Amino acid sequence: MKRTTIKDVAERAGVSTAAVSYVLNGREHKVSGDTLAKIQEAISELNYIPDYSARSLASKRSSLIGVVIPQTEDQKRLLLENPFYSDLICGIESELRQHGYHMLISGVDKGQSYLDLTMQRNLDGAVIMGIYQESFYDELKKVDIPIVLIDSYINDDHFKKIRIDDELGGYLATRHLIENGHVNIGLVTGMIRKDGVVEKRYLGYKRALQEANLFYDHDLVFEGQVSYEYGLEAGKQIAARGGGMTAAFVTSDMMAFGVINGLRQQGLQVPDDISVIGFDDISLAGIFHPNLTTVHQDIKARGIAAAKHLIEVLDGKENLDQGVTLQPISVIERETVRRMNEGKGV
Amino acid sequence: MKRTTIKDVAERAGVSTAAVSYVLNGREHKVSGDTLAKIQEAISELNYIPDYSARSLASKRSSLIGVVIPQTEDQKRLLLENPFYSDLICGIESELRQHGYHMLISGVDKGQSYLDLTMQRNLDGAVIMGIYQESFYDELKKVDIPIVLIDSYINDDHFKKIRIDDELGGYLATRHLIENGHVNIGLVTGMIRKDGVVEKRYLGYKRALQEANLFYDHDLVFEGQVSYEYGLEAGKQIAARGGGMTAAFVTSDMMAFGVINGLRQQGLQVPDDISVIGFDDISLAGIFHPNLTTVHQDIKARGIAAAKHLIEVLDGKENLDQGVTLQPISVIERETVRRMNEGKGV
DNA sequence: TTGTAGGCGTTATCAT
DNA sequence: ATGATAACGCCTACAA
Repeated sequence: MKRTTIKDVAERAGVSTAAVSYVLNGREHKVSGDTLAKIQEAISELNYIPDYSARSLASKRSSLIGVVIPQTEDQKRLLLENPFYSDLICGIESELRQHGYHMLISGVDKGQSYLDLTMQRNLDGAVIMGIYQESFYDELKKVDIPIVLIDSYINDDHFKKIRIDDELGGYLATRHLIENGHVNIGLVTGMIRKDGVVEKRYLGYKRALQEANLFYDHDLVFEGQVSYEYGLEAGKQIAARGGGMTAAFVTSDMMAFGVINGLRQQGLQVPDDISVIGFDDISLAGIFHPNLTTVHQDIKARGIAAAKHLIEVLDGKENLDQGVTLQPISVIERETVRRMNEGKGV
Repeated sequence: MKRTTIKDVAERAGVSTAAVSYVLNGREHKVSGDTLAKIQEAISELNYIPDYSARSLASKRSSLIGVVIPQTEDQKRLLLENPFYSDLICGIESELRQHGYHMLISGVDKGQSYLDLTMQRNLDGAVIMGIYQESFYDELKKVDIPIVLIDSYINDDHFKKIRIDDELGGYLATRHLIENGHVNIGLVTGMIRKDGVVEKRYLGYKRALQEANLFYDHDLVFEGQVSYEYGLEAGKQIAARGGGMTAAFVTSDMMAFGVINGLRQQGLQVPDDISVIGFDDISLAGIFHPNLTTVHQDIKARGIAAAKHLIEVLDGKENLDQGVTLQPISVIERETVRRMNEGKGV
């Protein structure tokens, strides 16, 4: 069957397409109450559904927001298996849909620019998660749409950044360990890259140690992939090494699960033998056994904040704040950190 | 700056827009090698990026695939926090992107039809997860695009169904328990609705019991929401009730985690006091402690299969198989089922 | 093989 | 307040 168009509606209502277009786009005030009524009636009678492709072509607005998610190493799949990202997506989608926007999720292949997709689909805005090469951001700047960066320390006012104070997080986590009487504190972390989230957490770790006059021992830092698998590996290594390490700050919850399981595979229990504190507070943290003590951040709120920002800019309400929004964090005490300063030696 | 259009490319190459359009759409054979070369050169020199909105308007094809994900009870957020769905999405996206399609993820509000979005965006196809009212599917049939239903027992050749044999899964799970010497076997499950996934698993459970001449005791079935929270609740209830139940078949891994933790909160250990077998084999099953014995299905493969089917239909390769594709399942033995028939009473 | 031109459904400008 | 009508960028008969 043929599609019902704005023209059909106009005819049925006995008005021009322009009038219909007005009421469709919330400019009812440009139309008399009489015609408004007729148009609305025609719309519902004909069950008219606008064609966004045509709208986008004519207006350059698509009501589409692009969301970029990091990929697995092999560039094949989205890192959506990491609950961190799915939580973020949840927040974004819910906010967008309530405001009439849709969400186009994709990964972006290495070395490729996101410009293509942006142009192809006339994206109205984008949320970028993960960290990319500088050239990627340069490309992004060529297109004139609002963009929110999640977890990025890029210093560029072209983008809005929404993140947490990762250095503080690392500091709080480590201090929590210290306050519980730990002295030999290890670090399990992803690759420490300049200006990356991981580096900040690492710096926080060092600051806490320093503040407590503890020696920073490079042998206690395990640097690898941000994944459950590497955590497992690190856990085994820690167990194998033996020695005095009594606690570890692990820079992501998924890794922390790996560490705990790795230790367990080697016969060490958390927190009895070694304490562990994670980072992110993904929903599993309270499900995993033992419940993971970790640095909490409200992930879904990040997603919502990102979407809200885009919507505000697109609605013309906000055009200024292209700075950084920091979201609050805090240590959540659960079951994986043992208090050392009350008897019962290791 | 002004957008580079197909016209610009045509001028630059000294040919007509039709020729350019041909090579853009893989009909190079309609063009001489000479012009082809000129066109390709012009495209890359001008850095031409086609406008999908215009393309969609003119051709009625959008290269967009809609993916519908169930929502939370309050209709506010996607059920993406359930790893089952994020895994599925991973599979779908990876396959789609490799074939030049993009993915539009959304939930669909209760009572609302998906027709709107389909029309608005000129979707080329859709993947529907979850179970909806019949009217929802009726709506869907009005639009003439290929649609894949995940986990649906709808009997309608208008749709392609990709799922597993849930009845068999329930049977295998329960039989596994029986083979390990369990006799009083409980069931923790979502709401048992006619023709739903959950009902099939429930029927498999009953069949296994019957086959083993075991009594089906309705008091041993705990029916609630498919969620970690309800699992927790059920676990507590099971512990509180005491009695002879030595094992439970839980119809989803996330629920199983809840059951295990609920039992634990009441001082019961899995599998020492009670055995548990789950369903789905989400990636967490091997991370959770104790590692969850469960019915394995390759979730990512489902997503890929769904996407593959759509692509094939859209490419005109396949137009026939609108039946059901069943994917293999099997019991994965891990640590949550105890063998009863070798000493050591409960 | 190549080019012309009408049309896709909407927006928005410009008269009326 | 309302109505023609020219874009928007692309596809695709149809003609050459």
